Amino acid sequence: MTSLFALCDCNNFYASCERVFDPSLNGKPVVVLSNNDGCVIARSNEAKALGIPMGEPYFKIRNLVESGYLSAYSSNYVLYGDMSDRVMQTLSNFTPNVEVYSIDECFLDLGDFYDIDLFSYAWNIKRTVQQWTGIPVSLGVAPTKALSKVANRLAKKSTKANGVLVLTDPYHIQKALEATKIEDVWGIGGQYAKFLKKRNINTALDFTKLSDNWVKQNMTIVGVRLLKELRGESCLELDEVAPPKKNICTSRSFGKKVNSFDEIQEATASYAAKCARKLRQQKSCANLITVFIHTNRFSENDKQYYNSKTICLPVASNSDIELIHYANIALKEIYRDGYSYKKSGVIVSGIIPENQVQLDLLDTVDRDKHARLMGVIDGLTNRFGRSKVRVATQGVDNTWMLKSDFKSPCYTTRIDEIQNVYVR
DNA sequence: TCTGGGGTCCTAGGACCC
DNA sequence: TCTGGGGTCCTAGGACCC
Repeated sequence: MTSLFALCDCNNFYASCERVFDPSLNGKPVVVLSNNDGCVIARSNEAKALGIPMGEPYFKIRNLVESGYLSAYSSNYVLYGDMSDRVMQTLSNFTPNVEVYSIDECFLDLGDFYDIDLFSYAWNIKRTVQQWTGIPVSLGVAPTKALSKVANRLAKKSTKANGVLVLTDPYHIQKALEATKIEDVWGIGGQYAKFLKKRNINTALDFTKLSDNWVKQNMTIVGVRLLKELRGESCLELDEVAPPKKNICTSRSFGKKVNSFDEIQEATASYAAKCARKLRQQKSCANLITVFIHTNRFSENDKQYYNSKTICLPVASNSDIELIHYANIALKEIYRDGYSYKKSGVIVSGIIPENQVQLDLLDTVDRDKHARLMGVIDGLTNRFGRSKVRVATQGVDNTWMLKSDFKSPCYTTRIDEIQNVYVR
């Protein structure tokens, strides 16, 4: 049986989400900023036409925003996550076999659909998602995942395709590969693109003509899979259920320079709690916790410092209280006075299913009690929002919190503010 | 003044075991 | 002089993704 995949990609996703709830933005340049309002991470087509590159620091576009030529939004991940769920739900009406690849991309297995009119089927998908969610999407259909990426990119770029491109005919596939620069191929990053261009491999088509051996030697087995995929031989399957994460990281830059231990401690405790919650969501526990802190690497006048510390937990855990406890111990070891800190983070690893935790005979922690408490906290968090209930170390004022000056309301999940509740 | 955050896979090399 | 060899596990580092 021949394989067939569609890649559905939301156009300018974060910017499109902001537009759904403020139609006056339609046809106008819109950008969405990274955490801390640091730089541009999403742009509407009109913003791209203004020449604003991806990753542009905010201060460089500030004039445009203040003079009213450009709308800028702080990122609102709660809103985008909820809109993403709606898009994925809609897509799963078209085939039971989907892989949610990222917040704004989804692979659809159309392996059973070879006999139908793929072009009108793809258009039907596009129209339906637009109607049901307000989000514009593009579709690329092809015999392999990598080729569906190629098709999707051209679908978006070409005015003729207008958002839908079906690549099943060998001649069309060849033309598409020829029109795709090597650096635009999925799986070819900056390093490999430079390496290949030096050897006169400039397009995806050039790449497909290389020998398996040469690619294996220079780009590992990953490169060989890509090679085969681009030649039309499917080697990447659809991953329908996301496997549990092997590492979970929560880290943020601070909204300002932080000089006091107490502030860093609050921030780090909050990140540890966030990691614990992520662990509970995937029903896992972690054996290791790493804390890292660093100063602002862009600030040439400041003394620079980076350090990290990993601690092995006596018993794998996903409790806010325990992870905060060990994060604190690690932090105390690496914290040095006299630096201006810009960022800290917590990484949990050595992740195992929560029902396979090795208990310790000398364990002094009442794990059942912890689990019940965390269950209650999660329930309250789901009802009333993030951080309404927290461990005291996480602090109250959170002066270190990231800047988010232009955030839209959480239209789809808004809840009334309630009094903060603290757990000791 | 201002520069994101969170992941994955693969390989090489060292430690360790028999 | 010579000082096995194969297997496995772990880690660090390099590449990539959105």
